[in-house]
Amino acid sequence: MTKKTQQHAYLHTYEYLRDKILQGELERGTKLTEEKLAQELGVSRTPIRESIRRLEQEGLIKQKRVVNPTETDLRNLFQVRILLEGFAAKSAAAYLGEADLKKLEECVRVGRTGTPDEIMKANESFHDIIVRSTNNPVMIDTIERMQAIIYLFRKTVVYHKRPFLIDEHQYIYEAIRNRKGDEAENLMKEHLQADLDFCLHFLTQ
Amino acid sequence: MTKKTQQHAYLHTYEYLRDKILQGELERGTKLTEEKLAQELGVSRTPIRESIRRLEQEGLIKQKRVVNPTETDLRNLFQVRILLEGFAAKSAAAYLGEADLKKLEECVRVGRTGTPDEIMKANESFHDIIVRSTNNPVMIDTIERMQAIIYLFRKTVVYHKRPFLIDEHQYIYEAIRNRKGDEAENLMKEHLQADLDFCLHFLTQ
DNA sequence: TTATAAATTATTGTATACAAAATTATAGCA
DNA sequence: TGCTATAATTTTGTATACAATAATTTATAA
Repeated sequence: MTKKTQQHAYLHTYEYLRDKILQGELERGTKLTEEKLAQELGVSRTPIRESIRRLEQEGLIKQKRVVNPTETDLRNLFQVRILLEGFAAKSAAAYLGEADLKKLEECVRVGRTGTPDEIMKANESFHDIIVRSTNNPVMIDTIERMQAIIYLFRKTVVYHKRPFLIDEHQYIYEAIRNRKGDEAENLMKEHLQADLDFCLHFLTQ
Repeated sequence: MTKKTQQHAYLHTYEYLRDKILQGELERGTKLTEEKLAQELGVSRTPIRESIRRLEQEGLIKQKRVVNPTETDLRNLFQVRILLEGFAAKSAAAYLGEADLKKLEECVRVGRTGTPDEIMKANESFHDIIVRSTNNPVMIDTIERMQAIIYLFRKTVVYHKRPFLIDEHQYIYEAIRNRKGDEAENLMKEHLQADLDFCLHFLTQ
């Protein structure tokens, strides 16, 4: 029963580690050693190595340590993110179908009325729907990869609810719904800039 | 003498494979098997696996095969590339110092007068200098990663010299030199769009 | 002949052992 | 005490063996 798949253990260990990092259970800066993780997860070093290499490529591990982004790192990430998600918002205004528009609206609604957990998921969905509207896997992958690092700060940001966040989502939604591409792009850029400033506030304290 | 470092063999094998792929010696679509490569390079499978995983992350290998980008893949790559390098050009117009401006000028000069090999290097440098002017490692990495795949087409593109390529470089250089950010950005975008169209022409033939 | 099933082979994923490096601790000395 | 140098330990990188899966071939029946 408890015997897991055995084969493809690296997938299991990868997800386990990734989760632990993103949930903040593995604190930023923690040093990871293959042998310990292998024992902890009841596998050999081989799949652990593979998982670590992946997480390194993803930027969540740097030099055997859980990444600990500096202020500059965050600024750099957001500079790219703002560029790409800004484009995505314009794209959404041009191409998003009624079904997705409804979903966006629902995300805004839940963002106002849901439980903290629901709010978090809804807000992630909001961005996800817009990003996917580009229908461009390169764009989507690039953004998702950056998100992983940004999400290291998720807990702090969610805990200290950022003001106006949902209002901004609402305005972006309306611009997209009304097919105002440039407006959607600008609103998205301002929105992400505000997110960055909020993140930085907690990083430097 | 011939005995290589032994340790860190994966670095050696990674570079070897990457080179072979980018030089077109390993044709697109070729299936790679760990054992064969290991024997060919005189190492065990371990470092080979590591190299392959890296190349997979980089997008040069997909499902054990040398990647074979479709027209859509190329369009998607360039959509992101145009966005980022357009930004980089604007950034260059704002921040590039005299030393780098001189280097850009030199790239244009060599692009007109050099040997094919020199021309290729100069044209790569031209973009590289501009991208690095952002001083943003996230941006630089993202672009470089995409370049790797685009460079699969390097040979064809260089062989059939694309007309006006150097002229376009010249105009971009002048806009940057004159600190015309928006003009530099637009010229760069048009330039890359022309590159894409040229690539597509040879892909679909 | 064509399609399906069985068997053979090839290839990958994991575990383990050992060697090289890097890290840490210890000892000796100014 | 503070410093360097050496020894002990930890950790990583590589090689190899084996098991599980995937791919291919062969054999058999319709």
